[in-house]
Amino acid sequence: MKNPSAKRSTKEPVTAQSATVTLDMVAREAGVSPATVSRIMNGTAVVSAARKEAVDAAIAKLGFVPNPVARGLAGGRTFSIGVVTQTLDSPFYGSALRGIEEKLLPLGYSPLFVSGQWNAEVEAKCMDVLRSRRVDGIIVLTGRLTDKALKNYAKTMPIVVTGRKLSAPGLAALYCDNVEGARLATQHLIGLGHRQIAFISGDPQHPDAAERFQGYRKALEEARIKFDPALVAEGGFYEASGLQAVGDLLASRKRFTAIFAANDQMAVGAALGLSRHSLRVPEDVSLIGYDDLLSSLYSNPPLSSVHQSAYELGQLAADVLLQLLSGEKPVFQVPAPRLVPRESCRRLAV
Amino acid sequence: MKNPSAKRSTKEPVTAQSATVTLDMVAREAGVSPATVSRIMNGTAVVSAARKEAVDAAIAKLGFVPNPVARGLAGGRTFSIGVVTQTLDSPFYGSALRGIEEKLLPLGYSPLFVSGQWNAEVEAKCMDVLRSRRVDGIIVLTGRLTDKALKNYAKTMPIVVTGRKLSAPGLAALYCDNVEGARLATQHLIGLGHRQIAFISGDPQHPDAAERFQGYRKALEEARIKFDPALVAEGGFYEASGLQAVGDLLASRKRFTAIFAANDQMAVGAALGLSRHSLRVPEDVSLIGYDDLLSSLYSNPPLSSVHQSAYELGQLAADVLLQLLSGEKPVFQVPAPRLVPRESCRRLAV
DNA sequence: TTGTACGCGTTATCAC
DNA sequence: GTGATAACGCGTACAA
Repeated sequence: MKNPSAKRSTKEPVTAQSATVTLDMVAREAGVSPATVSRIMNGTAVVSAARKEAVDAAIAKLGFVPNPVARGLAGGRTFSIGVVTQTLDSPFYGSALRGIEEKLLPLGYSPLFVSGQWNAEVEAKCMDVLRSRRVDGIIVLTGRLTDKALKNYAKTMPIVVTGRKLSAPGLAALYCDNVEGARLATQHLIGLGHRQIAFISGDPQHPDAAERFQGYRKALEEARIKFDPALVAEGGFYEASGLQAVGDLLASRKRFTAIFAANDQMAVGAALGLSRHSLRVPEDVSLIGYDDLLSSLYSNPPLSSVHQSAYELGQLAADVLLQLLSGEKPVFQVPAPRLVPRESCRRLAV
Repeated sequence: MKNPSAKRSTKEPVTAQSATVTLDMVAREAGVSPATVSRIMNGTAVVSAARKEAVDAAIAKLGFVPNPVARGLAGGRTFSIGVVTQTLDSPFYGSALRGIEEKLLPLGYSPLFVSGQWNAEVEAKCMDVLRSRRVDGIIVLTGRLTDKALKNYAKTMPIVVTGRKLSAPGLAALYCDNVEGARLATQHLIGLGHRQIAFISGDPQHPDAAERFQGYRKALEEARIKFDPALVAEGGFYEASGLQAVGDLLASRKRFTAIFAANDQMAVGAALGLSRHSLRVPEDVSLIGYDDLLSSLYSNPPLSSVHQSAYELGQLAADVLLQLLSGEKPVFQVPAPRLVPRESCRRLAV
């Protein structure tokens, strides 16, 4: 009886609104119709100030939180956004997920993360799950789906995809310029006097891999350095493959003074491989990666890399999807890749 | 006309069931009532073989996929599981998320990941979001919520929490023995002849940090080595803090021959710090971490660590929650931490 | 065994 | 402006 307005709370647990309070209850409490409550919650129509006040009070008092599930059924939108990533434990995509979550949550949207495992079939299943969950839109981080499939999905709901050049109604593609990034990295090595530059490629199935290879060749060409196929080793974007690739390179007895690995994870593997052969970075071999993972800053020596912020990319993707959702024609600009020179590269001694 | 049974597919897009197919439609197609279809989908009751066949055929033909949203509203369960992690881009928790997803997806459950940012308030909000989304249960990865709060939540729905000792109805706690793990690490160094062993602690707010510190002291005690507070530096579980801590340690001019960092990320930072001071690992200083991140295998030199598989932990958490959901009393066993000696530690020269 | 009818919590479409 | 009323897609008592 301490507080007359709180008589309902007597038997309720410490944390309020534990028993589900519905929109109907709010309506009754405020003495209006459910429709009016809904209108106020969504700003769908103008309501008299008096009623609005009463409803707001009732909402506060009861601690009403609308049920997204029911909202989904009734309104056709679930306020949830599907996000197809490839693995949940990737240092690169992890940041993207964080960026996405940060943008979405404050706006009442929940991201629904699923991972495609770099496998087109699994990815297709992911899309199905998301569709069955009635997400309002989907963000696809790169992935292996065909452009055509993606366009098809876009007919049903807004889609944002990263790492591609693509355009279709209801579809926005956030292309990251891998060619340019790789060119930058290679050019950096060339600028330091290197001429024999090995390249550890990524998984050949991966679109990024091909582009980064292109960038490598482009830089060589610009510097009039003849491309030598013996200097490229195939990797798979993971640490182990970088280690392996260095082994292959060394075994071929082809001379090189620098290595450009198509991502940081492989570069780290490569660094270990070099050290296994008593080769020091950067004294004996300069090394540069791609992605600028947080951990690269702390590798030994700190790894030079190409920065393409996954975090910002994630934020941007979320933003663009939100624009798409609100029916706007999305305008956006993917930040350009940026060279981050650190201690793993050094000028070639003459 | 190639396939007579596919005549409907003429005007449909390549990927079937793009237009939403409802249970009602299946019922009509099969010439039965919606209830019967529902019964067959859920195995709720026995139905005649004839009808079952007809319904199965209709389902296949139409490509019917039940709508989880509607299911949630009607049946009270959403087949989605909330997962509270701390950050989406943590190498350690990332593996746990992967383990959870792998267990849940095949059973028709979708994990709903939200991140608490190591902040009790944010985490509480996460719980609210999950509750409002009507998840069937929640997995909390460590986190900062009080045990009491957790028990309270458990009254509403099944909860599995990792990294705690705790017991309550509807609540299962997967405790990881950090004390033992840290003891193992320290003991390993002692066994190699080290007596001056520095300790880089984790974020003091973090429960794991305190326990690992305990384990460190316990091992010293067992070996009758006097604990020296001057040998412990405070870190924060991130690379940067490891770097910083080594600086502090070195600045104190206190002699030490080995370092135990309370996690691998700090150990990597520490390694860089040592190298900045021209100290080699393991020739001058032995170094061991905790968590056994995948990347630790490829750090230079490969980092000794304590293995506590986040991946398995995630799988286990999902399993246990599933048990809870099915009303069973969960039985489980958290795998014990395991020492993983690698090249970053060496026997102290006499 | 099978079908009917209602409820889940909300939004949208009407009339008023 | 505001309030009934009908969906939304499915589960489930209840009746048959």
